[in-house]
Amino acid sequence: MTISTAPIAPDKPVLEGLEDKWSQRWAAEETYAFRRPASREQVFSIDTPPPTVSGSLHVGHVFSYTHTDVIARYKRMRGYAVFYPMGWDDNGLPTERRVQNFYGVRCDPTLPYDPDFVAPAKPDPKRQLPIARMNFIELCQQLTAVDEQTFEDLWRQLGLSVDWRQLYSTISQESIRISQLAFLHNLSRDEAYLDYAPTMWDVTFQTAVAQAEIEDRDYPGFYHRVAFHRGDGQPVYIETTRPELLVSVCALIAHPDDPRYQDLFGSTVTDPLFGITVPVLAHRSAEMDKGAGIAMCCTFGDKTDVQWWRELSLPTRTVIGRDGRFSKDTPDWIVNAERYQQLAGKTVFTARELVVSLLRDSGNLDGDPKPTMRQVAFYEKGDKPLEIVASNQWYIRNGGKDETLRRQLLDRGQELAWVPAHMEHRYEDWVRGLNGDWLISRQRFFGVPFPLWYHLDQEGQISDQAPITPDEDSLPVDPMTQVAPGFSADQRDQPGGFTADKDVMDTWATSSLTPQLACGWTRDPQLWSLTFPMDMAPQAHDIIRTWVFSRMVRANFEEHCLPWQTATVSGFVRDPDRKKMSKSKGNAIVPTDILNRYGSDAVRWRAAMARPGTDSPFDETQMKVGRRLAMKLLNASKLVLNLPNNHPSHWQLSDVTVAVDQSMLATLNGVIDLATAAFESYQYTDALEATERFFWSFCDDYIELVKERAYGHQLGDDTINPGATDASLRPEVRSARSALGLALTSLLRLFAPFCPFVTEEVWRWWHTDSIHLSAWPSPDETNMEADESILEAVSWALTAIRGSKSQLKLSMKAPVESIAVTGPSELIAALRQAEADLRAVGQIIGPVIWVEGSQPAKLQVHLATSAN
RNA sequence: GGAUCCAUAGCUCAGUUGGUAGAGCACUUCCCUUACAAGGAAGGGGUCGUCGGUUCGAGCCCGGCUGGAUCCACCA
Repeated sequence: MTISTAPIAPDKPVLEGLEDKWSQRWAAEETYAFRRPASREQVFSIDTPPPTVSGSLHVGHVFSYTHTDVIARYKRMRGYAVFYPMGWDDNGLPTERRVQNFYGVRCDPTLPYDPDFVAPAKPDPKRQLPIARMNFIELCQQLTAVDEQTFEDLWRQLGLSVDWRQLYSTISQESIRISQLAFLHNLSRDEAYLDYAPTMWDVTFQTAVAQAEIEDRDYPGFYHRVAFHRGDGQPVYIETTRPELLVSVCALIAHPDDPRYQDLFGSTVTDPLFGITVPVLAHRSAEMDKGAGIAMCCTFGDKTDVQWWRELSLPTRTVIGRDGRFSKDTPDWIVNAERYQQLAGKTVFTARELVVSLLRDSGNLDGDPKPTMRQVAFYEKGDKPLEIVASNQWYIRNGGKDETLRRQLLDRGQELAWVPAHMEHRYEDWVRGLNGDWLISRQRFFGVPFPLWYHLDQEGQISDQAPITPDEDSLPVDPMTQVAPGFSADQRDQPGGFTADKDVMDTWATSSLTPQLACGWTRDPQLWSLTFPMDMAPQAHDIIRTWVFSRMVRANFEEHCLPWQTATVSGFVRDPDRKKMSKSKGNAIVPTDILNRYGSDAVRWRAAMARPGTDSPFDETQMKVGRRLAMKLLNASKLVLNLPNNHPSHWQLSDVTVAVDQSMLATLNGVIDLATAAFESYQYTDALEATERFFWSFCDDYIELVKERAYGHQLGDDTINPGATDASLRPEVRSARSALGLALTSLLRLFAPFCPFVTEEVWRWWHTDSIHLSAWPSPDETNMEADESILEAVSWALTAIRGSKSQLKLSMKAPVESIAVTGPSELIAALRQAEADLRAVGQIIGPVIWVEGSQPAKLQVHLATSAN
């Protein structure tokens, strides 16, 4: 056998620089490239969440993406061709908002395209520069490209094993094509439809928003007691928090059984300011004990108004425009036009103040307004309350109005494997609680255009005919610049001609198709058949109602199946006060800082300690623990590899002949089984804990115990002499070296999914190929029929000896005169097999006395007096 | 108002089918030891939120309560 005299490990191994070194090598060697195997069974495919590039990544992202990567690396080592794409969600409103703030511009679709346009070097905070739609879109593309590079750099530093060749972005031409194609399919099957209906409307962004994007916030307001008047002049008091909506009043409504209003039903009353005469109607959802018991119904103040409007067939009296201001023209139902003109063009807030003072001056406000705190609907990214506006919008059916479909989607939720299992409740709650279909149209610019045109009638009005759709092969289309089939360009927006649908789809309408985008739907049939339905859908738990659900809706319509087999859910990283981290609160931790300080392996270790679905508070001291593990891996590896004249090619399972060495390998095999089982059920934390527990005991007890033997010192062996051959080593030495080496080889691979950098560094000290492409350790490699309790007994004895020395405040090197061990015969038998090692590590110079007995195990240490 | 999760050492969390309470961090003491000072060894520390039930036996099973997190509904 050839002897390598050069040490394999460097003298002072360090963690610094490993991220750069290995991320570059992995890129160059295409370590994580997806290579198409013959069959679907050999593939593990992951529907990676595409991060929103307009935001910034915080530690929460780093944690949850690590959770996915750990699984991906495990599956890769199990021999799967791992399909692990990355996507950028750069489409939609968040990007528009970022571009507006970054460059100080806003999109004005009426302006012509300026090919020479250059973005202002410095944004004017007071005045946004209006620019053309295409100029605006170009800026969106420019800025997202920069942001995406930053994101990619971070993911590479973190060591995500994604295949960067599978990168997609939600605003790419291909994403637009797929979004439009899926939409046209939905349209042709009547799963998508256009409806004129009241929708939640954000006045800042001037767009409709979907139910899933709405959140309730506390919002202060006042109850105003306002007098309407009967025909005989008698007042009827209502209470309202929105007095400005008096201009939109359609009816007063009370409960049919309310005795106070029986004589009013069927009569009419007049509002105190504008001369609007409205009927008094009965409806069972009016509550007698709320406010005055009689409510004014306006179009629209809240969802109850919408219900009354629909069920009582009330007129639509919209006054607030899409910009959140009162319309300039006096609506035709208003009698007192002069008074209305005081409100025209005003914002809701200003109008409210004005109406209140008008009411007060006219004596129609009873008492002072009473302050109240209410829950008001907001767009999650907005900061003004949503208005309800009736408008034409596109919807995709989601079971919110259809029990059969709802049932179908609930069944899909049960069919899906959830990790952790209880997350399925959140899905069910959401689907059960849906009260309308999914609104996908947005009155915005940077997004997927609806691939639609409409016929214009002879008056130039949009006709009721079905929309004009493009040929599927012509996708993607931009209906604003491309001409509807069967028309010529000069017929655009002309009577008898056509007009484009000017809306874009919401981001979710595209991201609901990430399995289709990533897996090559209608583009690459071979890839599609190899990767879809996908295996794993990772995400954080805030996104169950949106992304998880919407992908299930789309796959259900398009493929009649689940988009993936398993959904894994990560918890949040919270700040030390347990608050959710968010950029707006200013409590988000910037990940690059922490990665640079502790190293990626350390941060990944901490991430993997957070179990699926569990939130964890951010605690920087935990990062040190991960770093210590990484350092320990370096140093323990160095010890094993740099034993004099040791070389991995010498390590033979058949050489492991000493009982304690066999016991250690048998214990390790149990750990491998446990870690493997844990990974199979996505419980990466359990795998890590089992591995780590073994590893620390391996270092603290086993290595300490056999170190002297492995060096050959204790046996007076000549192994340290240069020129000694492997065959000349005593069997006890070879046993220790082989056991150490084989255990190290397995341990490195057990840690590889968690700490990819340090394990790769060590692995490559003597391998040419990546550890991440090596096989996951199997107990077969270290197959050992041995008694695990020997190692356990030896660890116990070691701890006892060290304890005695520590109690007497002695060095661990202090010599021991003798020890006496009392205990059951099995324990004694186990320990006797490791007596020589125990003597060496404990510096026992005198006799070891064994006493078999039934009493509890005890170890007495008699220290040499000269030790003091 | 409905739902889900949670309450175990100062902190963060484990605790399998019920059988004498565990780990890491922090703390105390000791050790500059030939892999490791961003180290090592040893040690102290808990009425398992609360009340009741089942059981020979409950951190674990059942019910009530309190406190917390999250989601949904309601909000004239």
